[in-house]
Amino acid sequence: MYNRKQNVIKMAHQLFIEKGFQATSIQDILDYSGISKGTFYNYFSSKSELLIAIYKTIYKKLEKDRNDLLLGQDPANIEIFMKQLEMQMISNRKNKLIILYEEVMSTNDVDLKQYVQRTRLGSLRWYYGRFIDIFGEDKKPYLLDCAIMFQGLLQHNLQYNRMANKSSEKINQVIRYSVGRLVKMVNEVSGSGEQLHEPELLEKWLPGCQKNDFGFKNQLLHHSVTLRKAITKNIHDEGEQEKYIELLEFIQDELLHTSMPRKFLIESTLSTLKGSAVCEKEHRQLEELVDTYFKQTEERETT
Amino acid sequence: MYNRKQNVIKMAHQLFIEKGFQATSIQDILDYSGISKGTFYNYFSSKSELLIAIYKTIYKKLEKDRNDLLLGQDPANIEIFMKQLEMQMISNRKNKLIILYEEVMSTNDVDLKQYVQRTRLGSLRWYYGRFIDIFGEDKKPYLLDCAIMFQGLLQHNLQYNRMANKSSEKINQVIRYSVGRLVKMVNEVSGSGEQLHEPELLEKWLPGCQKNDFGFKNQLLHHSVTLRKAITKNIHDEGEQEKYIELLEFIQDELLHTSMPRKFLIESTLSTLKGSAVCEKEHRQLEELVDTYFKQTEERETT
DNA sequence: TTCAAATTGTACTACCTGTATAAAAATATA
DNA sequence: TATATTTTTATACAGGTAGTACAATTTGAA
Repeated sequence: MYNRKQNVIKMAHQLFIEKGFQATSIQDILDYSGISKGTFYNYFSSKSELLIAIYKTIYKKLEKDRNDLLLGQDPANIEIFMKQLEMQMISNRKNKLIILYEEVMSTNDVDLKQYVQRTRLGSLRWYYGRFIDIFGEDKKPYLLDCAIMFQGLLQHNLQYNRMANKSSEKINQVIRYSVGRLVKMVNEVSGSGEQLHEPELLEKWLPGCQKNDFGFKNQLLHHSVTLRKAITKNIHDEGEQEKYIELLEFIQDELLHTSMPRKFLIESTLSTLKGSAVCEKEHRQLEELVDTYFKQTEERETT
Repeated sequence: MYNRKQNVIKMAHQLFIEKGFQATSIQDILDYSGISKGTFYNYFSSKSELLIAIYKTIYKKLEKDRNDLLLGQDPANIEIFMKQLEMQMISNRKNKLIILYEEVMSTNDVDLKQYVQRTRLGSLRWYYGRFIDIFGEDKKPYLLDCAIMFQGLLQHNLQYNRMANKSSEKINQVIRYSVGRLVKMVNEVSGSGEQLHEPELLEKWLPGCQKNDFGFKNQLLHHSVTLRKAITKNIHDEGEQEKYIELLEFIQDELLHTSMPRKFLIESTLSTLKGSAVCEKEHRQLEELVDTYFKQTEERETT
């Protein structure tokens, strides 16, 4: 049962926030969520996999919220960027993500480590993309460096600010200060022409091809949101509705969060989705987007 | 036997570097260093305490090397600062300190966590002190902020640089680039007068009073080095020599690495040390330094 | 009602940390 | 050298964890 599993994820997350990942034993989770050991191992192959499931649910929401803030706004507007940052930092704090990250790096679990590493790189890529929006294409060669430094700078500022004002943190203030430094830094390095890392490295680290192309991601999210709205509006059978939305989410996930999206699966899912017969225009656009995506990927692979 | 214990520390460090802290069981350490369980628990009360012992030996060497680089040099010379950084980064890499740090944050061991936290703050304080040397007293209000940001910025630059050039890292280049950013940042924030954190926070976080005063630390180290030289030169009995050096090291350690140095202990040790009857001038200076230290501490405590 | 799938309880293996203790070995002392 | 003291060892033990196996039970859908 899907809800049951979801409930375990929720309960475990609570425990992890309270006691930490390592300190929470599987037995604790069993007691707290009221399931048996057998069921647990039916859901997850290990505690690590459960943690990944928690991460995924948090990130799904975070990415959605983050993109909602951008919806209909000028991507070059740095105030929007700061709002996005604040939203993410509050989410991180609430879910104690940073602490859970650090904990994870200790485990032996290779998959888990890799997952966290990819998430960090994903965050870096997001900064890089947004910096292009904000500072312009011509600054591109310096923007990976700036993303790297900004990530570190902001993290430290937040961490020590938290230590300084335990009760009343001023996340907003810290973000504004950090972004202030960032702006100067971008101007400075682009002015003097100093570069430490090639932005091409990002594609090497995160071989997701077009995923690095912000246009693709934005388009995908846009179509996805529109289709979802159409589905919830036009399909009244609840079961059907849920089914289509799940299909949509699967496509989105496969394209954005898999290193090698499976073409045949996506195409098959798309044709099933077509059966819903809603919002044909957006549907066609989505198909076209997927098409060009795979065309470009194939080109890339043969070179 | 001291050597035996030291050997265990060495062997365990090797294992931790190879397999990680968590992944190394106590049994592994016993097998690898050829001692029995009883002996292990005679030396250390837990694996965590062993790790702290490892940290301490590494840091003792690191601090010494770091101060040797400064010996007889102009503290305002930024090239020296970069040399110190490079030395530390190479040591960190060699000993895999960063990774071991991250691992530690996961354990339940409160003492261990606290120790690592204090070490990080110690590093921050060191940056702060050096920045005062380099950029001048008048920039003081902005230098804690800059230390915080520099710590994060440098760490991230190094981390991603390592990822980019797995085989041939360019630590020197990364440091030069990062310090370049730092210099501009200091000028910028001091020019615009933006401040995020009060430097006084450092004393709140690391209640070591004068330890934050670089003058004190430098003087102490200076006297210590001079006295040590005099002892090795003038005392020929090896046992005596070792005894006096141990006393000296105890005083240094108590003053620099304890949150509440014990006055009576230090004074007693000093008077024993006096018995060596070497280098009376430096001896008197050391006594005076300790005296003013405790006078200031008491003043501070009564306000 | 029937049947398959999910869930439970229980027992089990294998590993871990840390404690206890008597015997053996090394070291110091007389 | 002989004796006393400390250190080390081997071993067994208690109490905890992750994960497996499997028969018995419950659940949910046809």
